[in-house]
Order: sequence, then C-alpha cells, then structure tokens
Amino acid sequence: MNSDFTLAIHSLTLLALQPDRMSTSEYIAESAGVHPVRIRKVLSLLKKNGFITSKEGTGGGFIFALELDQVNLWDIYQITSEGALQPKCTESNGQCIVGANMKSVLFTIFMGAEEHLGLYLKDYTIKEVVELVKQKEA
Amino acid sequence: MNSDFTLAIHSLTLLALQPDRMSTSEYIAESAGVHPVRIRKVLSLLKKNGFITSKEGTGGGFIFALELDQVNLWDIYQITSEGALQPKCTESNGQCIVGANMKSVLFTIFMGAEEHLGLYLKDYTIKEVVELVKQKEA
DNA sequence: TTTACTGTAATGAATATTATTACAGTAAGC
DNA sequence: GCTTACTGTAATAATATTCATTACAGTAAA
Repeated sequence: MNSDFTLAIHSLTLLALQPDRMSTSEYIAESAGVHPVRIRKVLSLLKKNGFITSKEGTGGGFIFALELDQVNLWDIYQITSEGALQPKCTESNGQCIVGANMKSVLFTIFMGAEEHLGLYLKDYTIKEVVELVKQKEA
Repeated sequence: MNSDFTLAIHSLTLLALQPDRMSTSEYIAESAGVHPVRIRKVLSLLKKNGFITSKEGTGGGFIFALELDQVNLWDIYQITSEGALQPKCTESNGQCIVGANMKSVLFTIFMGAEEHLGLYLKDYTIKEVVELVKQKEA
C-alpha cells in the first residue's frame, strides 16, 4: 500500500481544524512532510468524491465540504486504496492444481478480508480522528 | 506488503496435497512461478515456527508437520507479514498539532485494524484453502 | 497585469521487492 | 570415500513501485 490513505486522513484532519479558511497544498504538505504536488494529487481524489472543495487562484486552497462525522476511514480507504490488500500473485503454473487455482482462491479470500476491514474502518470518522489527535496533544 | 504471505499459503497448500513425500523448493517454485531461493526463504520462516519440517540432501525437501486444520491464515500472516498494514508515515512537522500526533493516532488505529483482520483470517485454515482449490478445479 | 494558487503530466530519484549467483552444509546411494 | 541432490543463507543484480521534482497551463484576486 502506498501512503495515499494516510495522507488523505492527515489532510482531512488538518482541514477539519481549519473550518473557516482555505488551506493551501503547501501548508498541508509542510504538516505532513511531503511534496505539495503529492498532496494535490491525493486531494483531487477527495474532491472528486465530494469530501472537500477547492479554489484556484490567490487566496485559494482546500476546505472541508461535509460535516466531520460524515466522512469515515472506510470511505477514504475505498477512494485511495481499494484493492490494496489484494495480493500480487505472479502468473503461476497452470499445469498444477494449486498453481492453476490459488490465484482465484486468494482473490476471494482477500476480497472478504477487505470487506471485513471495512466494518472496522467505518467506525472511525474524521470527527473521531480529530478527537484522538487532540487527546494525544493534551 | 510483499508476497511472502501468499507464497507461504501457496507452499503449504501444495505440501498439504503431498502428505506422504517431501517436496523440493524447485517443485514448489515451479508451481508458484517464482525462484526456488525465494521459496526456501519463506519456508524457513514456516519451519522456524513448526508448521513444516525439512530435510537436506538427496531425497530431501519440505513436508507438512501438523494437521491441515491446525494452521490458519492468521498464523501465517503473523509469521510472514505482521505490521504490513501499518502505514509508513514520513516524519512530519512536530510544530503542527496534526503533524505531531497523527503518526501515533494512525498507529493505534492500524493496530486495531490488524487485530480485526486477524479475526477474519483465523477462520481460514489450510484445510479450507485446500477445499477451495479443489472446488475451483472441479 | 501581476501574484498566488490549483491541476496534471512527465521525468528522475529513492526505495522496496524479487531474481540470481555463489557456496557451505547435509544426507543418500553407489 | 565420492558423487549427486538437496537445504540454508549471504551477497549482489535486476526490476517494480513509490515519491519528489520540474514544468507549465488554467484560474481568480488585488
């Protein structure tokens, strides 16, 4: 898994704490310790899905578009990383009963695993993540 | 995640179908479509944990050491890939409340996610995987 | 019309994964 | 004993993935 998922969470959490003004990709990038272009790429996904809005030009940036408890980590996972659990099987030997069928068996199992993970991630909304961050700070 | 996890499952499934004789790393490698040295590396982990035994020299190889329903996918995951879900956060900005605390918040959340995944994976033993492979074949 | 932004493509650097080579150690069978 | 067929493991090379960086077009405010 690449870090799009965690960068998205990081960005949204930051936006959640700046509800009244737009945050630039440079500002978010500095908080997350990555390059601004990378942030813009991740945030463009979130924008497509309606979690944030953006504005170009002077004074522009990104801002949260929903209530904090309307976005959960499963939503974000699906947008940024769906299928990441799926194992990358190299093409194996079709002559062998295991080689021929393992790929699809694993596919089925990992699909289930991802769904199951979804049940867990749905319980964390950005509101809760913000709370956790504040708790740590205190 | 690298593919140690799926290679381990593949290997054990193959061994499960050859209960009476030793299988060489070359044989397993051919079924899985990878290099024999890679198989030996993965299997050395499984051996350390008592799931298989091995024998060097002529006629040697690997063989299952337990009953098929005594090994589940969570066992295998822990051996080969524990912590793989854990996000790789780059060092972020400690001046920022989010940058300073996000890493440990995510760590906590992903620890929980992995435990939760464990509950799902525990339900699949090698016995069941073998059954699934046979079903696909039929 | 300049300045400060987003949006996105293209390319290069860094990192992670995998293959390959090499060789020491072990056991079977002649 | 010697050869053959294996495991075990380290070291290095090849490849794939991830990420940073550059470049530049588009937009809006002042």
